Amino acid sequence: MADDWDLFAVVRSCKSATTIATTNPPTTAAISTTEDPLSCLTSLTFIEENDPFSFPNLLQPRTGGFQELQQFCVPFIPTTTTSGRGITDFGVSTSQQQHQLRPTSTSIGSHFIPGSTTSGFGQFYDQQQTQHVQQQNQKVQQQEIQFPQSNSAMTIPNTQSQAPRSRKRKNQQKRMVCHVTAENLSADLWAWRKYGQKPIKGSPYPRNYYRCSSSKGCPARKQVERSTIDSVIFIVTYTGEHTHPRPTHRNSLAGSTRNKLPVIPKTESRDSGSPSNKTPNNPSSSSPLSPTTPLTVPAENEEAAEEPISTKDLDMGILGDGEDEDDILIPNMAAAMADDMFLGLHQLCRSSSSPVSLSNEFGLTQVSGDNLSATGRDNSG
DNA sequence: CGTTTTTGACCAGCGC
DNA sequence: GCGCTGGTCAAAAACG
Repeated sequence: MADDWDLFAVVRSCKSATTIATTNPPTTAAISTTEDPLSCLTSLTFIEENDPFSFPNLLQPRTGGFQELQQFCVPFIPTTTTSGRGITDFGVSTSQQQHQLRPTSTSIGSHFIPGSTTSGFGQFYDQQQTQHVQQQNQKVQQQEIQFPQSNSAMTIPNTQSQAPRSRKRKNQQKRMVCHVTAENLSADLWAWRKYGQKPIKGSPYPRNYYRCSSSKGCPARKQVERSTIDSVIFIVTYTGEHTHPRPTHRNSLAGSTRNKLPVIPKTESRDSGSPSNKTPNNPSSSSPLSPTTPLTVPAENEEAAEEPISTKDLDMGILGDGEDEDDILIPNMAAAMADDMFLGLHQLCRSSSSPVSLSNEFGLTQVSGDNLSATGRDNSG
């Protein structure tokens, strides 16, 4: 079950969540403020460093959005959520990197909390300084400039996936990394189809690969993996961009199948879990989540285990109104997501009563490279 | 029937 | 050049 964690949410892609892009620090920065009440909101990771076009940076008070957000949430955010939800710190841009980061140091934050952008920030640290993280990642990060969804324009040929089989190494791809909670995994508006799963070295959890199923030629891809630091957190990496407008409706069957499986018996035999388990560290075998459970367990199950929430519930929770937004074509997903998110916040704020849920909903995290700003830019722009 | 998930195999980039 | 690792393909199975 450790594996599927992602799916239900991912595939289902529902409503928004992630989106708070603001600006980018000169270097990749992840800030964590576990202590900050807002930390529950999420962790933001910024990828990309040394970006020639890097924005001012989060530290600078240009972000109205975050602040607003913070204000919204503050009242609802019990300090408990921070720890309760387990949003700890990590903040690395690339998933792998995160695995390497140790949760122990909540202080050093790698987390970026939306609300705290201006004040709450504890410390930015250069990814480059996070040595292990860097390795090849450095390169990658440097290129992580474009946000798949961030572009206001839907059509962007960029990235690699254009070729029949472009397997450009990650460092050559532009990507956006988001840290989201299980609940928010489903916050993605697009329809994703899983096309692969692989164990990642250094991480007990496998990484799932998704591609946009809304449009056949869509190069947009998504990788989802669970944070080793905080199993509650999922690291979602977007690569490529959607070459089509946001789907009016999700595919009828999208994610509706396996996700509901209560249990998968055969998994036992399959315990090998991930496909090319060439790596010695077989996630399934060593999976901290559940040694007995194979990786193939439906994500929903796992999620359910952790968070008894249905995608629908999520939708409702986040947007408050359920699917409305889907009916609208929104070229810019980021923007859409932002809207949704805020919408949800408002709703929550009004009716709400469950701060925790709020925090959960907000547990999303966001990151991005240059473009991340895209969201921010778009808004600001 | 159409779509998604699962998963072994293949391919390519990267480090040594 | 070799081995490792990550990313993708594609066939089979599963589900509504």
